[in-house]
Amino acid sequence: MASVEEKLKPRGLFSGANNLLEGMKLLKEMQDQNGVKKLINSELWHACAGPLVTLPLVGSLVYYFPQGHSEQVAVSTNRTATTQIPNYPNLPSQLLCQVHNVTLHADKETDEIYAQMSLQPVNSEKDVFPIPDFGLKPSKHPTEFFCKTLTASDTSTHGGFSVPRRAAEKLFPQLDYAMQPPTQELVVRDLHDNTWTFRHIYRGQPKRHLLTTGWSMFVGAKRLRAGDSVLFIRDEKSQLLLGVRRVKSQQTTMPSSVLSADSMHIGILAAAAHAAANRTQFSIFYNPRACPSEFVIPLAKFRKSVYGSQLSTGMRFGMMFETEESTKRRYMGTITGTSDLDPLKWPNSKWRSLQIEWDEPECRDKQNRVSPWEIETPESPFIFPSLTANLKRPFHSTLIRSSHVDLQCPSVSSLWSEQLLKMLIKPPPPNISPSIQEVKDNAPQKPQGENGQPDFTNSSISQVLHTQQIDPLQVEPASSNALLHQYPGQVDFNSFPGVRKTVDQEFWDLHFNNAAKCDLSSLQYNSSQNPSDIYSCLNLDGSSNSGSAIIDPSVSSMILDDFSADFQNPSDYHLVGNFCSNQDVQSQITSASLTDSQTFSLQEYADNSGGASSSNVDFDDNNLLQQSSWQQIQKAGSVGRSIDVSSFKYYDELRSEIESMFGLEGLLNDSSSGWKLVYVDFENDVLLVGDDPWEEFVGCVKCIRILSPLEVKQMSEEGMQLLNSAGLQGVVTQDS
Amino acid sequence: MASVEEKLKPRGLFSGANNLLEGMKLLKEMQDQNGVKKLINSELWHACAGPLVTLPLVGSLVYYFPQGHSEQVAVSTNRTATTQIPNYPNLPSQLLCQVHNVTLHADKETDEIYAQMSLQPVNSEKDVFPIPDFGLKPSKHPTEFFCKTLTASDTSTHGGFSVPRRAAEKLFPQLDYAMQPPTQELVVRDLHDNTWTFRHIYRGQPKRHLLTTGWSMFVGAKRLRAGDSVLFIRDEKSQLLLGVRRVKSQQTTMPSSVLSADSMHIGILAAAAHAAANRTQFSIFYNPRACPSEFVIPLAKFRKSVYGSQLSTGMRFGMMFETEESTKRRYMGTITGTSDLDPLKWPNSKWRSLQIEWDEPECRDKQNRVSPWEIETPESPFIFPSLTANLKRPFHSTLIRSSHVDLQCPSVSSLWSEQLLKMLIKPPPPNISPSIQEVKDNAPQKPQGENGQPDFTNSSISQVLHTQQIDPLQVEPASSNALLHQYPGQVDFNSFPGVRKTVDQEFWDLHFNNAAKCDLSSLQYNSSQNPSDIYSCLNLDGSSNSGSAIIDPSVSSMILDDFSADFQNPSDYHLVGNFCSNQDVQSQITSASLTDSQTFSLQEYADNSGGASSSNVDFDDNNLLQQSSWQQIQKAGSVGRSIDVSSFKYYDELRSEIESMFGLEGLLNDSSSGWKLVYVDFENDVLLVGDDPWEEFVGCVKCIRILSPLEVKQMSEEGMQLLNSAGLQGVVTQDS
DNA sequence: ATGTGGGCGCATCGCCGACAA
DNA sequence: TTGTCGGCGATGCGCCCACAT
Repeated sequence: MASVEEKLKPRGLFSGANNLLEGMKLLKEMQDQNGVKKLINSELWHACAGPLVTLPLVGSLVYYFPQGHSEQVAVSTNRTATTQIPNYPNLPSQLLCQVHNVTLHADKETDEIYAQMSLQPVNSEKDVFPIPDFGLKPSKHPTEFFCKTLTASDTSTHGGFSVPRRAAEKLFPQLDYAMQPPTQELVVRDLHDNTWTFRHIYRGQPKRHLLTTGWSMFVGAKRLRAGDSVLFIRDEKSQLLLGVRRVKSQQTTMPSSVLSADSMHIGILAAAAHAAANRTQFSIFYNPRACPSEFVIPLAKFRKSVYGSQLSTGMRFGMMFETEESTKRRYMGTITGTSDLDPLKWPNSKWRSLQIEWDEPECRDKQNRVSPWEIETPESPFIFPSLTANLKRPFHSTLIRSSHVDLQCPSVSSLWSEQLLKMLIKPPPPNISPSIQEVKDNAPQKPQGENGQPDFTNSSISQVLHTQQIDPLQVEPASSNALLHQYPGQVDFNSFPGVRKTVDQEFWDLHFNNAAKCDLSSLQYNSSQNPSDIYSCLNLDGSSNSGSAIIDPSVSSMILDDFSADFQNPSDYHLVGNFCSNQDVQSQITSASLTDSQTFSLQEYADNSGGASSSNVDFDDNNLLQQSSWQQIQKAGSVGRSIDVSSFKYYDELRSEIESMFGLEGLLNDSSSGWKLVYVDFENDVLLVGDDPWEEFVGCVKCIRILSPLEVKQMSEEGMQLLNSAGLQGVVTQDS
Repeated sequence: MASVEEKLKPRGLFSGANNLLEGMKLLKEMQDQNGVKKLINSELWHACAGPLVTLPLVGSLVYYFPQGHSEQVAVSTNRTATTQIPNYPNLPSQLLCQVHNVTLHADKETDEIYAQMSLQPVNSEKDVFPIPDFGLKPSKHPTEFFCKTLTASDTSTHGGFSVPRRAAEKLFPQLDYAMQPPTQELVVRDLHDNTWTFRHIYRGQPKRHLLTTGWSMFVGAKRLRAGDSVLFIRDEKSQLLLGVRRVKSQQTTMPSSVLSADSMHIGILAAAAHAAANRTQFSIFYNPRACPSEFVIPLAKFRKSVYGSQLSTGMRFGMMFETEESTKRRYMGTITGTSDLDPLKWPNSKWRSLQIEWDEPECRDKQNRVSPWEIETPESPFIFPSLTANLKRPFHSTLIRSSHVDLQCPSVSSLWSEQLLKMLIKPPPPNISPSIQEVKDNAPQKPQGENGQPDFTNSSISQVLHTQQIDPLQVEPASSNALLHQYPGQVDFNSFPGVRKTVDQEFWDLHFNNAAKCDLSSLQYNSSQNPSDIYSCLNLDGSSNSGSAIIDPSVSSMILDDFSADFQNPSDYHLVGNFCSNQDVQSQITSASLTDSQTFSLQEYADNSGGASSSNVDFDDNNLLQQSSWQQIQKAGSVGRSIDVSSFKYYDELRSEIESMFGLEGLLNDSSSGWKLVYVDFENDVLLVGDDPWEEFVGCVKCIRILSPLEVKQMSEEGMQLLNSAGLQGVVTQDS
């Protein structure tokens, strides 16, 4: 794992410097600002930024939202944009850009973290410019850290700092408890690479960890008040680092005495408009903790949310927020409408296009409008990146993923969305579609309302399809059932406690308990064929979570989220539910031992998977969301893999690599073998690999799927033509 | 004296707020920012800003210079604008604006002062919009203040603050010296209206004034370091106030984490361009102590410098700078060229159009380009505003001002500028123009080179006109000589030491001593009729200053500059010189007692003037330069007065007021009396008061002059027609 | 497990005149 | 006239524990 920090490169801002003098000025400024190559520690920066913040990768494609940028300025200046702001008709509400530079910063006065990004508008994805220096690392959130909100005692001059026990034991070097009292000196560095030394002592009755000498000086220098937070992390080199977060009320940034708020709002729009017109870079600051919402959105994340699912009024959703303890928590709500936030200046903008209502009354302080990519819906859950970039993810493909012929890329909503359904105009051939009923029949019916609550374990998918006016009996792909039974032994939940927890119980519970809140009259699809249909939209993923467990709150949610990011295919969940629905799943899982989950090596299970062995290609779930040039490769019953298609010269080279990845040597480059490669492009069309000019293929491939001769044979019954036009097999619309 | 501070009005920024919610937000913000109507004390603000800073008045006309604004941003961000900045071809380099709002601010963290101005672009001077709320006061610099740079002892934790003796005696309440030791408690307020209490004690051996208890807390709270300055003032209500100035090196403002420097530069340009295109207000911040040069220039000041004098290569000039003790000092230099600072983006801009060279090598840190209005030249000296707004100025009109029929407003350069001369196309009637030679003949010739220096006392005006290729014999107005002798007794310099000092000796000395530096070959006008002409441009005001005195450096320059601001009419200087040229003026004046000059009440002399008595209308020499809606009224031989024309309903009301002002009851409203009122509009046309619609008159009147029947008779000989077309009487061009 | 407060030693703040400069 | 220093008191920082939650 290449541990390369964000590099400080000559800024795009100054690439146009027209003389040597300016260049030298720049050099001096950089030294002034950063000292001699004083780079900000990326892990520490991300620790300060919080678990929800992920920066785009250099070279990747993003959408830049001027409205969002303007919001950040509004928050920083306490001034919203006025009507004095001119229109920039040539500036779209979302500007496709390539990220040219990302630098991390921290305010020298307040330690407030922020990032500078250089963005270059591009015409299309094919317009991307290869960024030469690519050894950059994606956002890495620290594994070992703690964050404490300072008490009055912590900040008073009367004493030191009371260290939470777990934090001291997890982060600080082991104390020599033989000493009386046990004492050591801690040397800690802050964002500016200043070193602070604290006396760490374990004393008192009862015994406790304290920071004494040195602490008050730190509090004074950073001007900390009760309510501010201090966070410690241990980086890869086991060095202790610390950061500061101010209490929100103290973040009331004074109005800048440099520029009026209006001029600032105009400035960001004019700068973006000018850059868009000239295809030149422009530079922005992103202030994660001040900014209401991210306004630089990775292309894939945007696409997934906007094209990958159909958001409609009445739909339930979840959204992640940071807790006071710097962990994530999901809040639930209902979409109450879709409309332009600013119909005059930004018509048809996706920015905060969703009007929502939160379930909990204490959410009043939260925005009542969100953007599609901010939320999780039944159709595109778990879009948030994981805290744990370390964990490999291949294995659960083996366990759960897609055992039917799923031609969709996992990064796109894997529930068949209305959009895709509309594409299916042909009736299905009668000889395929072994129905979902088969699966149902294999699972013993769980009586409804064992604890007074209805059970949707088995009926959910069919109900979804009912809701969308589709015959559920026509839905389930042909091969799913067969493949399901192909690896039955691996779907043993008791042996995978970590996996079991990945299905988010909280999501499920909230979802369920708030079902009554759904405004039925606003449902877009209203084809109630039976009374239970009222839940079909509410608990769309109820079945998905039927294998979920109650989570031990003391267990870090990091790992859980890492897993959940891959639970994207509801049919997977269905299978899980299928296996477990005859038991009290929750109690069963809750009782499983979780103690070892944090050191649980997932990689070893991958080696048991159906063909592929471990490889030296690193996976990072950030790729999934942020990078358009890495493609997923799937094979039924095998570990999913990722590959950078653009690194190959031509099809044969690509095929050879895939062959070796999946142990299919000689099969893919031999057309007589019967194996086929198909791919999904950005328009969700399914195409045969090799048909298109290589460059075009590289530019539009989203994911690749390996089809065995058997799968090809099954598909051939409706022909590749249907595949091409529908993108899915065996899913049809009911004539409505 | 109406003591009304700058009022906080609903900001122009928000005048376009489109709903109630925004309005309430605004209200909250204002409270947040300013507390409950916590207005910043204007005197204190100006004390912090320094003696050179004068803010434009609400309602007045100014030129806004985007380049200058950009410079301020560059300084604040440490980033100059890059080539990425787009061009705004429709944004002129100087934008004529009306000032709609001026609010004073101070940074809550650093106490750094700044001002916000709302500017509205206007098409022409006639486009001005009467600002309703008009009880505003011009910039008032405090009379009683001192400023001390803090020493290491002052800021150490070891002791208190050593108060300079003069400061303590001048500002602080009188100590009871009977006490042992003399002690009192001082309660002082800062810019944010916080109160600080200090123990003021007079002790030690030798005795000295100290601030002890309370001081260290103040130093800590304001984070003062040695090198920073603290200033105390006593305001009108005898309350003590204090302010803070940071040492320049500490002013390195961090790069804003809100907006990139480029976006800021773009923002100011785009905001101004948009406002200019739509004639809407825009809002700017002006940071006097960070800003390299003012970029909002009163129209009159601009005109005076640009049209009122011909600046050319080789010309000597002076320019005011603030000293470390917060006083003014003039530095001398030579104009070395005229060119565009940025020929590509801002062609033909007056901003820093002058390339200059400073006399003193230690001026290297000073700009090597300046704008015309920043400098004093022989043709337009003393453009800087005074520190002493308290001093009344009427009397010197009596003493010195304009005893000929001068129809020019004093706010315009009173030396007949080339521009105006060009307007005079008709040859003069032979029966007027009693020549300047008459004046000369009345003055005994002073032999040249008494101390090795040439004497220009008498020849200066004629030489000026020679230089401009005009026959000096045709220049002097008819009535000047007669009026000169009307009040001979008042022109007694020995009885007016304060007056004598107003002509700046330093300027004169430096000017003279550096004459050899002048590049004669670059002189624009080269009509040398005799060898002494080489000095005619260099020492143009040599004669003007022939009545000048060597200034006691210990005397504050405030008063001097107040006076000097009115020495605008070279014929005045000429008269002065005329009276004194038969003596060694310098030695004579130097020997005059200056000790009482600071408490010298000028008002009492005004009561002796030839007709008008004192009035309750306040004069402020700032009006002279900055105000377009206050108008000067002049009458030959009387004290000049100011009046707000817009406060009257119609001509008769205005005439009545002027009558009572000048003791002319019944004469002006009676057309048969023979008295006339004429006025000069913003285009320097001279018109009869009453001809125009009242509103139009109010919108364009610049100054008013009362003509006696005698003067009217004299004028009638060439007719009002000539007056209208020329704007000056009896001044003609030689056919060139 | 950890926030707060009393006790108390001692470091530093802060008031004083004595010197210069 | 006023900046700095040695002197010395008294304030309050900061380390310790006992509680309480």
